[in-house]
Amino acid sequence: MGRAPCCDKANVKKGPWSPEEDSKLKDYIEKFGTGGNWIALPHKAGLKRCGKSCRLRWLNYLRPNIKHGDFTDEEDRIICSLFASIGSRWSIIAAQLPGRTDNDIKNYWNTKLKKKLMDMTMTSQSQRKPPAFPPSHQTPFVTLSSLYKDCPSYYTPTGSFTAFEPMSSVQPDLLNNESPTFATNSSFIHTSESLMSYIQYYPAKENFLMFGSGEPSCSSSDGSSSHISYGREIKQEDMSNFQGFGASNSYGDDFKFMLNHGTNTRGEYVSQWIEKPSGYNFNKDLEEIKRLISSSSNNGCSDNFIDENKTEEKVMYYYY
DNA sequence: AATAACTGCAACCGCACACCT
DNA sequence: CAGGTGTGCGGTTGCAGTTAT
Repeated sequence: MGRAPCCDKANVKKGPWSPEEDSKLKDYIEKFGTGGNWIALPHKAGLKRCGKSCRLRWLNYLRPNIKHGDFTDEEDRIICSLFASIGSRWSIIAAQLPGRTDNDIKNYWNTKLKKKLMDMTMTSQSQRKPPAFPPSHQTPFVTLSSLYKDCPSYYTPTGSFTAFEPMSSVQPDLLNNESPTFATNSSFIHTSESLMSYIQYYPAKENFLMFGSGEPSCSSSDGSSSHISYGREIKQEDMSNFQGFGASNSYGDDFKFMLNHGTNTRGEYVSQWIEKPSGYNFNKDLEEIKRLISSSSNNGCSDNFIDENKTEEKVMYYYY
């Protein structure tokens, strides 16, 4: 049985708000507040609207200090940085941009910023030089601590999951895709200068486990990552064909891999994220990952794209 | 000038979670 | 503890305005 609707759909008005409705809602909230009950509010305010609709109208349009209009470069940068690190958590991103609403940012991202980054990607791709791997130092645009400060209910100093989850929303669903669109869906991630560096390096500063050689490494910005432990390490022989790094949440049930394909024939650095679905069994599916990597470098978009001789693919993986 | 295609944005929908009883 | 309800969120839709043909 589905849940009851929040209001009587037949008796509520839908569609654009009239100036009269705006003024009724604004006046009521300024006088009496929301009363902590949006469902009852429209009736009290004399509006034939759903409570959710009133809430949305207030939060996105009527409440004081809402900023409309063009986004600044600084705002662009913050949005990109946060999107790269936490994904489409628009409300959290909005919390970092005073006066902007989550809806505003979401629309801006979907209609303009994403496109802008794509364009940047296309133009910069040919000029790109392969970065050192693993990276040594990289300063993030926004610190996780600021997120923790402003979003305590979502981020805690001991909860490491959030830094990784974001990537799922910007990655192709490779594990369920027979023919991953390697050069389209994910290209902006690994070729956009800012996003690339951010995704690739920033998490490593917090709870990201970076791999590539020798001992497992783990760092956090303040050295307080006591909750991180090393569990099941992939056998070295299993990793002989991969290079890259991965991350999981604190519960070990969500995993990301960055595959470092090396460079292609044009000397362009190529890498990609793939995601471990929940319930993933590493041992069983290691072959599947290899297959996907292989197929991703052989799909339509990558004809002559990857120089097989220069490509060294490894995934190193730690579970915690 | 007409209209098709595109773009931007406000609003809606449904889901998940928190809280209450 | 379970079920009901309200809230918040992200994804999607629909429409108005703009641009291209």
